[in-house]
Amino acid sequence: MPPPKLSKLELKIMEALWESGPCSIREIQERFPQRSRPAYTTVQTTVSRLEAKKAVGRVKKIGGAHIYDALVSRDTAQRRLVDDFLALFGGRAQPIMAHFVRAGKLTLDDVQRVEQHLRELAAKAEKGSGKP
Amino acid sequence: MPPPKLSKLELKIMEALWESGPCSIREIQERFPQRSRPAYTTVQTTVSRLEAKKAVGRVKKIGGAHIYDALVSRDTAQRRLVDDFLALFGGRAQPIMAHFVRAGKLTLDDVQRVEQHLRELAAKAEKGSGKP
DNA sequence: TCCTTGTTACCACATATGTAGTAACAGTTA
DNA sequence: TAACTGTTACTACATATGTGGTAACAAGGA
Repeated sequence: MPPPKLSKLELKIMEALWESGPCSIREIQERFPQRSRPAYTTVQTTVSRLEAKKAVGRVKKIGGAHIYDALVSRDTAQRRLVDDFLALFGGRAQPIMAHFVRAGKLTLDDVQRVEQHLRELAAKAEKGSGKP
Repeated sequence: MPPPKLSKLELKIMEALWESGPCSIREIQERFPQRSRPAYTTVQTTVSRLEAKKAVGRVKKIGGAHIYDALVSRDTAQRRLVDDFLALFGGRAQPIMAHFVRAGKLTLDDVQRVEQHLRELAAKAEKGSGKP
């Protein structure tokens, strides 16, 4: 049961559920900016597909409407996305970072935060692997 | 003429051209590891699609075979990939980095290299915007 | 209870992609 | 030149995805 592969539209729908918690189809639909709001049935179809993938589930029924909720966390879904993406680059993140920089998506601040995080992990690992 | 969107298989084929330069269909096919080598015609079909996307072009003909070459650079293609991917994360690279770290794909060394790069860019920008 | 309205269930369809078969043809070689 | 062999040019087909229509149904109000 590895996290399912989600398409772009599916991700947007998951995003709605991650942000707002359990929702009906209509609620999900209405979370799309009016500009690019898919038809009610489009959301319906896509949610059904997410259901088939076990990415969402029906948690209850209010009136005649089913209420859905995410079954996979944002973190889990993103992990899958990132792993697949990394595979496209032969598993090496370095070139990807370079593109982030080029695109101005990484500030010195961002990088330093990551660096700090890495140092902490290293320290923790050090302690964990204590050589008695 | 924004860089075309390339699929996974299309990317693998581009990779062959980027690495080896002009190739015939057969040469491209033989660059796939025997394990996962698509049929000759599969490569053929995919190259035709790449041609339609203007991602590759015929540069000459040797014997009866056409020789193809990449029309978009690896850098350009990757840029498109990265941009699309970033969009999935709302354009924010930070959460992606976090996943890279979790996946053990970013070492302290990698990060420091990026940091260094950023500092250099900053310095250059400083000089460029010299206030006379 | 009957009608109105929102939902659900299904169906349909176009595009992208991975995958591959087949017929026809061009080059090479005996 | 006639047979062989490798290529091309087309076609086919399954799956994933985006997109949306339609019919039937259920819940609540008049």
